[in-house]
Amino acid sequence: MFASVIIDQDVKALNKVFEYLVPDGIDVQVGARVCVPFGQRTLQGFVIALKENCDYDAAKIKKIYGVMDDFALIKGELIKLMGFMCDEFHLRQTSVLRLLVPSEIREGKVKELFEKYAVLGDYDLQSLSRAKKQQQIIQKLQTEQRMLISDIKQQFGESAVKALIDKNFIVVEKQKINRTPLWLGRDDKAVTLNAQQLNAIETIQGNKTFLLHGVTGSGKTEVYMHLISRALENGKSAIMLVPEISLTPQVVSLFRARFGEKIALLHSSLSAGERFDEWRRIFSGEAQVVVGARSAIFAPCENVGIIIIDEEHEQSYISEANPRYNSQEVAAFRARFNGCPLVLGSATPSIDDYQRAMDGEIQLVEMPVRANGRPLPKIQIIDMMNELRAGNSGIFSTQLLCDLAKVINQKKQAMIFINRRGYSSFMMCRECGYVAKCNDCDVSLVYHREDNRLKCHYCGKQYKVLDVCPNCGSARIKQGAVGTEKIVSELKNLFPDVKILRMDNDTTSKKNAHQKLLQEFASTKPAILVGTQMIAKGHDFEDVTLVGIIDADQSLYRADYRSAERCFQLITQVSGRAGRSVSEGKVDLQTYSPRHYVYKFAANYDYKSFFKKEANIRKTAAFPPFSKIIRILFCHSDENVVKDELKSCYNKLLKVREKHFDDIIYMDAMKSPIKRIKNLYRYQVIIRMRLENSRAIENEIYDCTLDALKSSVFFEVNPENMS
DNA sequence: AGCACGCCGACT
DNA sequence: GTCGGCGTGCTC
Repeated sequence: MFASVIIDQDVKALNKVFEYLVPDGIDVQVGARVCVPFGQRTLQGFVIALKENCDYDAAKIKKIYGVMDDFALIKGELIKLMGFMCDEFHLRQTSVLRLLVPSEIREGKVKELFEKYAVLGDYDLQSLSRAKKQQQIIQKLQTEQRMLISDIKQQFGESAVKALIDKNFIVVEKQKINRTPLWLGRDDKAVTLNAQQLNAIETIQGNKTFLLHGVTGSGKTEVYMHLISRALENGKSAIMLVPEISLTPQVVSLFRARFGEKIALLHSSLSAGERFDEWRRIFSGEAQVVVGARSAIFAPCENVGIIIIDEEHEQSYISEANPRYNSQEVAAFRARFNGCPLVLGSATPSIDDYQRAMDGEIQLVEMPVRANGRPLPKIQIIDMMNELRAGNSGIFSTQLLCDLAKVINQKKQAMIFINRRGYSSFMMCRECGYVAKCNDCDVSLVYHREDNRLKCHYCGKQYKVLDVCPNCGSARIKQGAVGTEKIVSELKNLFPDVKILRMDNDTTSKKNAHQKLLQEFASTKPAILVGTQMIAKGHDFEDVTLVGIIDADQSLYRADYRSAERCFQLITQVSGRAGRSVSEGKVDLQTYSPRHYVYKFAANYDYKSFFKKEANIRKTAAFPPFSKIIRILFCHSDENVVKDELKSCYNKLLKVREKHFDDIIYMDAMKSPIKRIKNLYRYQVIIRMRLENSRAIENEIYDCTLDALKSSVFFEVNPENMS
């Protein structure tokens, strides 16, 4: 018997299969970890296949030293998934392997946690006449039956316990403890489903992909929970993906209340022990419902009965760092494999997926009505050019200030949304135009007043604040566009008696800071919460009656074909925070381009018209989903190395373009918009092509990148972010 | 990744 | 003469 083994070392050169002889007497399963001789070393590997014959020179083949698990750590479905992902996303097998098996399990460093209990053994109380402490312990155990060893040690001292254990008078029982991530209890309210929810649940069946388009507050979560319950009733498991940012205790506790111990949670901020235990609980089948962020799609569940991706339009489902993958495609693979439905839920579906629904590729399920029957908050578009003409050059429009005052008067709450953290986006010298930039990155520094530093938002490096221009010595320094900090300080001036909270990356970096902030906000009235995207996600505050969107335009005018889509999604989502319950809500949307179609449609919550317009534009201009964009990014610390490697790649690409002249619409090599990050120079090739034959052409393009050995190469299809 | 092999400079 | 620099190539 021979085994095909992948060596557990994530490097280009080892991205192949090595064959080993399985000696008699060693029982190896496909998917098990094995210990193998490799060159002069002994390494860990994973068996991905077993076979009777080997393709390698039989004289040179080596024997497996032994197995590390006598079961398949990677189950059959996930082994198949590995192959799929390697092809689909141009990944190394070892990179995928690291996604499938968390490092805690792979490296074997984290152990199961046990609690030790003492119970009585064969004891002889007489013999302890001189050992008072030991006697007391025995007596206590006679009444208590079972006690934590650590407690006994604390009460009676370590040596007495040790003596009793040595004599077998007490016996140690180990009990496995699951390190479960923070749960908050909550009562599970019985919910009566409305007609559109029932319809959705009825429709979502079979091995198909569904796009569940439901307005904010339409009760999608309840539909998800019913679908999961149904899977469980059929003896199957369920996976639900949620954007990392919305995995708040509120959301988790809701599911916990419904599914109890059956839930396992997987996300990036689990501790090593928690991740280890949750993974094991899923692996063993003890937990059948997995709720988690992007990487939870690799959960080792078997017999999956439903996969749900909530807020499917979120870009966080596409991994930005290596290994780059799209969890929606992974989910589609798993759904296909398990023959179960895949549900993509959103209030603002991605143009891509809605188009797929229009094409009949996936099935559209609509939930157009809010479950509580209340109207969506009214969105008022505020023309900031008018404000300027009227002499108001401040951040806030008269309307927004007036509405804020009203909210405060009524002891309600408001949220102010601005998608930029820090105080101001850059500092520029008015005399010579000098802008403070990061030494390691080609970006301007952001002023953070709270710690009076200039920070680089790309590498995190911090600098002293400029009092005078280092270039010309002028003290006339101008500040750039406003961020969350500045909004807060202005609001504090305007409303000195009102609680003003800030929520962004800087205020939520500590563990539980996020939750504390939200609790503080929830319990203060009146109050204003200022924040970035973070405030837009999934929390319901009953008394938020006003949402202000400060600079809506900034997400609109970016050199990105998706900017209109993002802007629409953002407005809809942020607006959804207002008027969640009895109080009527209002949204003040400040913009310098009030007549832009995005605002027109967003203000009316008219997704369909927005989609039609946007799809039309993309079709005319041949942008995705009506074409495919490939971006190849080269990074290296030596600018000449990147340039050289890019050039030789580009020369090969020229031949590909010649061959597929009719299919490739555009191709060019250039500096990346951010030329340098963390001291790595960045050059890129952008290619846009028609969809016909695109898969084959993509592979040809990919092959052109393989000879660039020095630079790190990032190959992206329809990139979310072009910087 | 690591480790061996291999081919050229400065040293006990 | 050889000790050791790190470029290249291989690992079933």
